[in-house]
Amino acid sequence: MLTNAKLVHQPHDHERCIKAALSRAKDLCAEQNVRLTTTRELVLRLLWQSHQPLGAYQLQDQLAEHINKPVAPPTVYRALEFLLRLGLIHRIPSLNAYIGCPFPNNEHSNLFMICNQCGTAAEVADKAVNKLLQCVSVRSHFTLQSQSLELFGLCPQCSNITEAPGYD
Amino acid sequence: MLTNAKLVHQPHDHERCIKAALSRAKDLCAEQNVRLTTTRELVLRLLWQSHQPLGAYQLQDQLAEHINKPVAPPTVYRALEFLLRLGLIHRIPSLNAYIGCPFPNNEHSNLFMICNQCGTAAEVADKAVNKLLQCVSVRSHFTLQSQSLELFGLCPQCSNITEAPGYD
DNA sequence: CAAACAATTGTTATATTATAACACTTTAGT
DNA sequence: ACTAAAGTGTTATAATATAACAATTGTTTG
Repeated sequence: MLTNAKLVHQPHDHERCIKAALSRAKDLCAEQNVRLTTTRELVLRLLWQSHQPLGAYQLQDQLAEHINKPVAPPTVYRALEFLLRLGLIHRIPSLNAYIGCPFPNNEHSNLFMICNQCGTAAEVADKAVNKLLQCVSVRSHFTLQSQSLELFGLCPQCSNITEAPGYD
Repeated sequence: MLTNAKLVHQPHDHERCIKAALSRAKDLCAEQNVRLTTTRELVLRLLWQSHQPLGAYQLQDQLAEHINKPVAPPTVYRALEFLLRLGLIHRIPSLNAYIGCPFPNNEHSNLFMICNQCGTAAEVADKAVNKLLQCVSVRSHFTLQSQSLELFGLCPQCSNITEAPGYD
């Protein structure tokens, strides 16, 4: 099971997450011979500033602040489109929000565990899940092409707080 | 595996689907002592007119036609909210669309197989899937509360058409 | 039956998310 | 430097969803 869950749900050196993501992005862009322009890189960086998915208009605000001039929606959406195409980020449909992908270019589950409390989203790539879904599809004579799996609940931290006994 | 896939992806007596859905809805409402008003019933009926998920504004149009007077969005959204609360319908986030639930009140996967070609969506409830996802959650110390699983691809019919050899 | 309360619906306005269309600018290759 | 392609700016608008409050209907109870 490939996952960033441990990392996401614990205090950690987040600078490393950001650096790693940018480094992966640069490699991928070089490899594919496409350009990671300033805006695109900034959007990716913003998406990696936390492990919470961000909406396009949150990104718009933050982007505008960073470059110190107004930014129009298409600018944001174009950057998002580019990053999505490369698999560097995901869109989480039920949140209308976007998040950095911790292991791009990895045949994977596209499975998120989203905390209802704190909003963090960890990604999981699990072969068993993929296999089972493929199996379910085959049984239904359905040709599986892509998937979007969202689990909602409480992350480890928020679970502990919620379940902790005796605060009275 | 509980599923309406076979039905959805084949010609069938669709009147039975509608009748069964309405009957289930009435029972459930009686049981829960809530009112299946005209609007709510109509929206449910519209959602069962096909096995394709419908958007709120498609529903608005169809509803307006049926009752022969304009309908405002809140009317539609309220009916949808009611039906969602009772578990009689689902929202499919990646499509911003709604669809009737073939087995409400059933602890189930909330798993859809959505055809990229014809747009039909079949629901599947599979214990193995649920168990595995629960297991993945536990391994990540994540307290699973709900889920939304969307598989995209080609339904049996559209698969056949696409793969059919020798139309030349 | 009528008053009182709760649930539902109507209505208007507006928030939020996303895209279309076209002009302009930058970049890479020649 | 010239050109074609890729990227960005700008304006407008589409599509989805909700807030707020008034009006109505349904239910209960005195």
